[in-house]
Amino acid sequence: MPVYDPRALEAKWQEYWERHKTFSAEDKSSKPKLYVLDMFPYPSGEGLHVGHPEGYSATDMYCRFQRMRGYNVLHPMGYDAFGLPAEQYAIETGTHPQVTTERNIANIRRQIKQLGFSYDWDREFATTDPDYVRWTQWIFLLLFDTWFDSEFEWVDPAGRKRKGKGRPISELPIPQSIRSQGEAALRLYQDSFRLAYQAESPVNWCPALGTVLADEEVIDGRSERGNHPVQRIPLRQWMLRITVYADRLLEDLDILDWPEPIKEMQRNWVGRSEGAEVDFFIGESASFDSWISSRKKSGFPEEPGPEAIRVYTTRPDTLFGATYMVLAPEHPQVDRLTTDEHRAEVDDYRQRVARTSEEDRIAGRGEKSGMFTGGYATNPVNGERIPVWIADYVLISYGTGAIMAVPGHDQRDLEFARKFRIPVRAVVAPAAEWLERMQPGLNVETYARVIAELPEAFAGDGLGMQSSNAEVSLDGIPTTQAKGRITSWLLKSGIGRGAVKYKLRDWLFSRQRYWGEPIPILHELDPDGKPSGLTRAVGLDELPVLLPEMEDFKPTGRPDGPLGKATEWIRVRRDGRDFARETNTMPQWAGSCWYYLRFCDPRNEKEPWSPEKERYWMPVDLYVGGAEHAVLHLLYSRFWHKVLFDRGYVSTMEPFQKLVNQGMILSVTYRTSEGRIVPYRQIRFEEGKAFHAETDEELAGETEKMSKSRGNVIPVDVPIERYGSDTTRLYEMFMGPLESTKPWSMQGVEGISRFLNRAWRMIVDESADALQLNPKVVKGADPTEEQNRVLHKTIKAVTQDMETLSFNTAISRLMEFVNYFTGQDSRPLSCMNSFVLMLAPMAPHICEELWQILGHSESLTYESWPVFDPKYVEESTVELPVQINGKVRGRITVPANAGQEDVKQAALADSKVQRYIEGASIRKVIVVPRKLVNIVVG
RNA sequence: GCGAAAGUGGCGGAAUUGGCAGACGCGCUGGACUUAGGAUCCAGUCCCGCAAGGGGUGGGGGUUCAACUCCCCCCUUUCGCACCA
Repeated sequence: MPVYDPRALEAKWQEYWERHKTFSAEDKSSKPKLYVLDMFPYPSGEGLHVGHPEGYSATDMYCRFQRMRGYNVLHPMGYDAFGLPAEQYAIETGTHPQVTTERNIANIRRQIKQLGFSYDWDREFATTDPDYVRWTQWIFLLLFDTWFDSEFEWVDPAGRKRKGKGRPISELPIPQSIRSQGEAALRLYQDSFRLAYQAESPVNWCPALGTVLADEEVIDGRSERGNHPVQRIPLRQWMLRITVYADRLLEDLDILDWPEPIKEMQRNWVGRSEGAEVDFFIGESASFDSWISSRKKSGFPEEPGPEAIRVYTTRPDTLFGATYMVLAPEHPQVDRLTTDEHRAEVDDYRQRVARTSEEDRIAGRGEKSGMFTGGYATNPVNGERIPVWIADYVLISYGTGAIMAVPGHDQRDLEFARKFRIPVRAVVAPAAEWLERMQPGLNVETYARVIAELPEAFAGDGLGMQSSNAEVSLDGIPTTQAKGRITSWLLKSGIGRGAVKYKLRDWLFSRQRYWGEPIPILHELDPDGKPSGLTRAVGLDELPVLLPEMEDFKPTGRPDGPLGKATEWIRVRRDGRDFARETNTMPQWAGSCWYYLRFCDPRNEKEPWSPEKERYWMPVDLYVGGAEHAVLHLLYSRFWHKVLFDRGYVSTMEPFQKLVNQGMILSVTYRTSEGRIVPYRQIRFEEGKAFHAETDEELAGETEKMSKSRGNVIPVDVPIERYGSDTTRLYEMFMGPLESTKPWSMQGVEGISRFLNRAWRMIVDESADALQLNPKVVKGADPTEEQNRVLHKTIKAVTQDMETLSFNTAISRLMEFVNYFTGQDSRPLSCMNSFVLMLAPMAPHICEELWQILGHSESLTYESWPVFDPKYVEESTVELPVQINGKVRGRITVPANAGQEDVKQAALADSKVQRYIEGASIRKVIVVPRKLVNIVVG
């Protein structure tokens, strides 16, 4: 009985494809290229659940479709295999992360292969492969060898004029003053410009665990494991200077075919803002005038000097309303400003802030806290002395770490000023509606008097007021112009200038971990074994720097990470000097930052990739993955890509031309009436309801994100075992649009399985003993007109749907096709051929088998995609609804090419229509050709 | 709080430019075949109503001959960011 048997047939074809290397991509071809990439998986111990292959299914269908349309397709797969879980497992069990990783990869490879995806498996690699690590480290050294010349002007491949480019460090101009200080000074100077540089940055240090924790491992200032206290301590770390690429990252979003929300998230993440920097004098008030006049002569200096504090503001037009100033608690000038009588409380406050974690600080954000330093600054626009405070609502890492506070026009400043009874001044007049909304009857005159009592600060645009000195006045001037006017006055006076700031921070690239790529840097040691502060890159010929073999992955108790224990590995001697290896490793992002490039040329031993292959394959034409990577992975990759572009290693400005985010797949969590989670194994499904297998209690189901803790994870093996891979793949897509979040339903899978069985029976004779064509499939028979119409309409619709990744509707169309042809007693072979080709990208195994049964000997992978003939799609007559006042009242059948007047007459003549228009006067008749007729009566 | 996306039958969802709301599938109901059905086939299934008819795409308003679709206000859900001066 040749019934549809997915298990046997899927294994057969997977073996066939593997043996014939059916999907290997040609690096040279006369065909147009298409590079389709999935975000590669982290090989976790749990393996894949049904959510993972959603994107993979979509890209695979698209690739198979485009192969049939004549494209040379690159579709690779690999593993993002460094990362914390394997290391954590090693700490707990002593199993080397390498072992765990290999085991997990083997499992995930098995799962992926089971689904019959058309990857070019000859290009497979893991980021942990020494061969790959070598080139990841090579790129790090390229970053180390690059500085950003913000003045460099060039023309991009699109012909646009651009400013700012990464250049070799050897081309960095060295000021004579540095050169004269000798070799060490020169090297330190260069180091301060490199895209990879070292800096002190706070880490979450947990003394009890003796290790550094990631932000997500810290909860309420305590470790997630063990609930031990965590403190923020500064540590020397490697940083990547992504901020210098902020404008490039922003501007080039325009050329990308990405979902607008993702672009928007990236823009917000970069967070560009325009404003001004202003210096506030903090010296003796008697010398303010001389400071002002000296500034007038010198102009605005690069550094504010010890006599001033520099603030950044987006609202320089409100300078006259600054009634106090706030420094971040970590600001270097705090000590100098603090008077003796305030020192104790200020120090205490600073320590308290240092102890609170980032998360706690954000959590306690509602209530403002701060401390007066006792010091004063002078507002340069009006010579007013204003108190200087410190407060944790000012961040040291943004802007200049200091603000001028304008409580009249900034909500945060207003809250702070209220709490500490600092005066509030109105310097921007709001529109009348705003005033009315704040307090009925309020006008601009009274506004200035009651401003401190209003529920909100007015932060919008308005007209300047109470804002003038002897040289400049903003009174009556709209905000936008006022900003310009005051900024040019500040510049002329040497106390300020226009400035651009970003929320984006430099990328903290160090991890105090074992299971990551070692950072290939050597620290020079002086004769008594202490670091001299000078570094050098590991020679390119020495790459890769591999991890030392270790048996004990337990924390060292020191913040420098597990590699600190590998004392032999650390010590190296080069050119007669002693060096210590860097013991920090790279973050997991590193490997995934450039894997798409390695796929172009994965076995190259001499270079990361060959320039010809890069030029042939790049950019990635379609990149599919989860929206959880909307910001970081995609931003980091783009950054690396731009550096590689600037240094001439890649030919495109952007790596991923088109991006699609697949939606999350949800699952149903079942709970008892007491809210206890019931795992799937203990549930009996009956009549569409769920019952506890033991207690028979009916369970309430709720659609939620799949997670281990909810016990609702559906491993991908479950549907594959029960229904086969084709059904699983098809259902992944049939659930709904690729981009939307949608719930997995085992019953829904059943429906797809039925469809494939019907398709099988449409072509195969199940009652025969041998595998043979259904007798209703007729060779050489010409399709009837109706059959042709159904076939060609299906081809047209499915083709369109495949192009736009609308697989859910493509599947619906094919279902309709099967429903129709199952009812046909003569099924022309040609129609069946076309059907199998159309279904093949989505359900390749069953289609290869059907293709064979239909009499073909080769794989259908490279068969031509069916083309529809417009003459069959056109119908000779059309049925039009006739509406009376917008309601459908009748139907008429007219020739498809009937003229408007004929259609109108036919509609008016229709007997049902007549009933409604009898006695009424016809105001208007609207005929929409091939759509409908609407008769307006009144 | 800010930003974005989305609200359509019992459920997943479909619907070029505004033009027959509910394709396709699940579930459900009835029937056929059958020792049996969780196989298969046939019919039905937005709501109210026996019917004629009426109502209906989160709610309210508007534009239009015509609104799921466009405009305004509101509600709900999801996601992202979160003291960024």
